Amino acid sequence: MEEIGQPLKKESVPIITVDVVVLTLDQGQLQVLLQRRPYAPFVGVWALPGGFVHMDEDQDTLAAIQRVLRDKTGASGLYVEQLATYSGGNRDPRGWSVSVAYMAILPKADLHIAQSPDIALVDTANLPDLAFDHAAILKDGLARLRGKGAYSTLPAMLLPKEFTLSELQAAYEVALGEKLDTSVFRRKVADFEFLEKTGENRSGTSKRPARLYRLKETMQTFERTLGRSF
Amino acid sequence: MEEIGQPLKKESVPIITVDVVVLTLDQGQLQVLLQRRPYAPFVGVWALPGGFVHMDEDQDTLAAIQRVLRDKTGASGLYVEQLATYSGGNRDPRGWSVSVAYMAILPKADLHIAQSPDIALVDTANLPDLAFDHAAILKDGLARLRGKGAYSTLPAMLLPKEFTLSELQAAYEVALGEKLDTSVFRRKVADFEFLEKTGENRSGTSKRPARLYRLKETMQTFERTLGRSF
DNA sequence: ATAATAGTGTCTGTCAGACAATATGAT
DNA sequence: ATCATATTGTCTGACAGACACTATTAT
Repeated sequence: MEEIGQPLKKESVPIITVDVVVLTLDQGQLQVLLQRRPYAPFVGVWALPGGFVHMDEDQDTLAAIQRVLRDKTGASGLYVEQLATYSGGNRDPRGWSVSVAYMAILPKADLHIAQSPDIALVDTANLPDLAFDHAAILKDGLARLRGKGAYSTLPAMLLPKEFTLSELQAAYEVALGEKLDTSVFRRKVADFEFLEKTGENRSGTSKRPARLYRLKETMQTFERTLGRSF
Repeated sequence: MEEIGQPLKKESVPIITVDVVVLTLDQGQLQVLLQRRPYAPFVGVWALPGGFVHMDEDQDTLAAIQRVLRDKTGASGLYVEQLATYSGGNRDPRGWSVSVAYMAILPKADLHIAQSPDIALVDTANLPDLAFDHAAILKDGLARLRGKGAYSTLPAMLLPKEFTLSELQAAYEVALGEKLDTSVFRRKVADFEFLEKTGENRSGTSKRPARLYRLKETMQTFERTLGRSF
């Protein structure tokens, strides 16, 4: 606030972007949506989806990230939460920048991505180098899923609206990075009362058909953990 | 300071600020540092301490908030953590704005605030109306202290470097907003092994002198809770 | 019959909360 | 003697984890 009225130097106009860690489940693996940067800086390098905030169009940064998601994946109405904000003069060669990072968790079927070698779902266990500080942002996103996932329905957002208990347990195991005991898991699921039966069964598969469930509410947190306690 | 970026259109230059929820303990009450706004907008209204990011001077928003804290309270090297980012076209009448909000937790003795009717520690139980969306930011800060305080040493940051177990329990009770059983609290404190005796006693007071303790590390989280479990 | 799914039961250990009891030590 | 501080112990209930066991049902 000291430099009132001074002419603007290049550094005095901040770059404001939003970036998003899009997580989903495919083939039993936790995957993240990445795209190759089409422009400098870091042209051709993998990066999190993101973009500039359009101040004339976006009501706030949440609206901006929803626009980005709509444009890049065709998906809207997704579960999105803010992660953190990354800033400074060194993270983007173009100048002083601020990136408000979000995390989106969704079933793979909701993702309609262009058939292109420049956008892809990548296994989080086998990540390429990422542009800017996106590796740190992604790490924070995975930590959030792991931490909050233990006492919330966040991992269930990785699944389609209807799912079996086995699929739900697998989603928690992948999100939390640990195997769970089936009987303990099911006892807790029953106790916490966050599911309702659809009445349908999963047909076509092999032996006994699994009942289908859906979440009563989109996101819910618990006072105890669905994962391993400690 | 309204007319930053003369040659550009008002809407095309975002306002980037940092704001901080400074919490401390006084007279057994949780207090927050507020200041009356000296300029428009919201002139004269209480607000969280904050300021513009100086891109030529601040390495990032954390550095910016540390500068603000140094300028307004004389304190440095404090425990500070990022809360969340608040943005949009409607929160500041001057235009589209982004505020990266932080929380600082410190002992009252570390605060050296100017003797002035325009800056004060205010009891969080009895808050005035606040400028912008600062009421929401403060609410989020208090929620963070309450939530994270249960399984971390965050409430201990409200105290001077050396403190008694009774003072520590009182800090947790204020931070978490609930009474705790002394024997349970002390058993957990012993189990978690995050304190060390200074060897000194609190002298001068009334009856039996209390032993003084200090934290082994500045901030530490636990796998179980020091507060009430659920 | 098979095998994936679903659900029950039991045992053990850990922890939390409540509360009683006692010791300590300056004033 | 008082009284805040400090410490130990006991009891109960809740829950977690491990694992055995039974039931269901399409193929």
